[in-house]
Amino acid sequence: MNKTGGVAQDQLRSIVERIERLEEEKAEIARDIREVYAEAKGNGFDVKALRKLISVRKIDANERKEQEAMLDLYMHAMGMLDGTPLGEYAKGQDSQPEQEQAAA
Amino acid sequence: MNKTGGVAQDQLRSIVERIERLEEEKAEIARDIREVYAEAKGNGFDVKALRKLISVRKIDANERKEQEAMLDLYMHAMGMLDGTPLGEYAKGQDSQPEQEQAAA
Amino acid sequence: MNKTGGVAQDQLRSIVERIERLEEEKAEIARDIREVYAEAKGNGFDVKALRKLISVRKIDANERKEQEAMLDLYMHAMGMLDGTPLGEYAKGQDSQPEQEQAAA
Amino acid sequence: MNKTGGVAQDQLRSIVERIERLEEEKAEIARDIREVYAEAKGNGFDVKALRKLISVRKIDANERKEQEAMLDLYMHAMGMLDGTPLGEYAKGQDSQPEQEQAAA
DNA sequence: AACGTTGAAATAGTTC
DNA sequence: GAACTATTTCAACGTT
Repeated sequence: MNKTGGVAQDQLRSIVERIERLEEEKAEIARDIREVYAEAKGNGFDVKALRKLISVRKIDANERKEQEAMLDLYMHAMGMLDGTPLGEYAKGQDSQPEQEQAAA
Repeated sequence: MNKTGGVAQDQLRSIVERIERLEEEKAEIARDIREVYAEAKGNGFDVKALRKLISVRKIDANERKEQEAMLDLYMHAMGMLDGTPLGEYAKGQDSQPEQEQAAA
Repeated sequence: MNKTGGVAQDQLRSIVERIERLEEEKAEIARDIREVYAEAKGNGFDVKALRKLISVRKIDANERKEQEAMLDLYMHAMGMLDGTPLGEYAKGQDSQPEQEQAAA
Repeated sequence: MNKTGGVAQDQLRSIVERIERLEEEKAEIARDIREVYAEAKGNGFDVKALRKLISVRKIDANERKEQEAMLDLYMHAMGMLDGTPLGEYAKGQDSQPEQEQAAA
């Protein structure tokens, strides 16, 4: 059975208050971030490039394990075949998945 | 146009650090919020409804009225409504509630 | 455990091709849908309300009733509702949507 | 002013019908895709790996120009500095041990 | 069948 | 106000 049968009212209020408080804090921080960007812009920095830089760094940080897990699975998918030149197929389809990515 | 000189390096470093620190804080809070929802769920609350409740509280009464009036209008036009529906709710929403009765 | 022999290669190729073809079709349709919305917007319709209308029509009456009853309950518990709200709508909605068109 | 003042009713119906028709088609295709996966599974393929393979191919296809644009911007961001060893900073910084969720 | 996980869709916010 | 990006929401999937 679901809550708010009567007693749970206080619980609900508590939940709502906590969440709204946290969201308020989050919004403040978002404001702070915007201010930093604005200040940077005032100092002559290219905000768009700055945002990209930050996002690239974030991805670079998170992506490593992602990539590794992905590669594992990818190899696994290839391994579903015996040992045939299927890798060729996967690789040679539309372009070369040979990493030419100039990793930062 | 762009910054020149060694100072720019320090400035950039500072900007990046500040932003990443703030984003880290923001992510923490987001995690906290998710935890509150999870806890609420564990206590039998309907998370989806909870989210909707929070969002309803966030938008102010006027906007809400407009949004619901528009939906109401469209539903009428589609013949999905016979009498009056949401419209009632939207219209009766101006004053602050202090006493409720009847209903479910 | 896994497929063995050259056949697996052809099978995999076939699977991949079929899926990618289907996903391409799906993407096309998604594009079409977006276009319809864009056109509607160009004709003065409120896209957000339109989307909500579509989604309301999609979920069946029972579910809708439950969802709105739950929200109603929470709103009551939070003292956000005085008289009657969405509940009315939900209650008066028993039959399938798709019937009468006159009415109103 | 927004639509559905009276005349627009037919327009609205037309829009809704078109969208719902397209969404129905989309849903059908999604069903087809699921069937292909199910069939593949029946033939001994690892569905999860298969999904990953498909997604990798999709990304590999789309990402090239993305990556290039990104790299441009990244270099641009770096170029905000004269020619200093800031690249070093950006590069040598990525070892931030902030991991959530361990991958399976 | 509930749970968390993941990927896609939608909304909100930002920039030009 | 249109396009792009980021955040948030929602639905599907395997897992237990």
